[in-house]
Amino acid sequence: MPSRGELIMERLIPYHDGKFVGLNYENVFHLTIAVILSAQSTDVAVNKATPAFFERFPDAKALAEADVEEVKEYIKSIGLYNTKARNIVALSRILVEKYGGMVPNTMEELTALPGIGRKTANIILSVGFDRTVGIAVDTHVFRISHRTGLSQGKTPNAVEKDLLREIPRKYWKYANHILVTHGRNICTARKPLCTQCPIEDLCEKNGVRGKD
DNA sequence: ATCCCGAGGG
DNA sequence: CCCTCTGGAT
Repeated sequence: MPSRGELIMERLIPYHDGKFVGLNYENVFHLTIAVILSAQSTDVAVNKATPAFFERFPDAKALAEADVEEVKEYIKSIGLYNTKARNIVALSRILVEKYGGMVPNTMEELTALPGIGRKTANIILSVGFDRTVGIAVDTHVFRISHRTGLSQGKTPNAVEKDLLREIPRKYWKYANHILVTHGRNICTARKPLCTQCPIEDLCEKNGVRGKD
């Protein structure tokens, strides 16, 4: 008998666009920067800023030598730009000094870097290195997990722990983007389109919508 | 006013 | 656990 998590995955897969992230990137370093920039922002906003940004700062070496104030200019249109600019430059310096300009590929090394928490590390490992060790829990995954009763965890970490139990491992690599896509298109934070929802019968908050 | 593919600090 | 950082979209 398929688990609830598996049912949800199977129902949503037909709506999946085949990608693992909506962010545009051409290598692991760009992916890393793009994911950092995407915090509390939309992928559309990030994709709009990254072309000019990566032209000016193509790699870790360029960013390690960059002036933080100049970096800010390129990401001003994205939220939280002060912290992000500082973190990106600090992170790039560490990559150059400690990793030869490359992005490390373990959870421990990644989360030790400035600006990279577990969510960002999960994406980098899974999408950038094909080393899926968890499921990235962002605002969409968090919200949908609660609404569907997959988890009642109060923190992203607690929710991830539940998801790893509820969702079979073969879906892990796709899980984040499948849920994000559903969260953006149907199960939105405000006024979710429940009548168009392919998993409405599996949802615990059928119809009525409060906070989550 | 509220939310967006969060992280870090208190 | 809570708060703050932030512009842009809705």
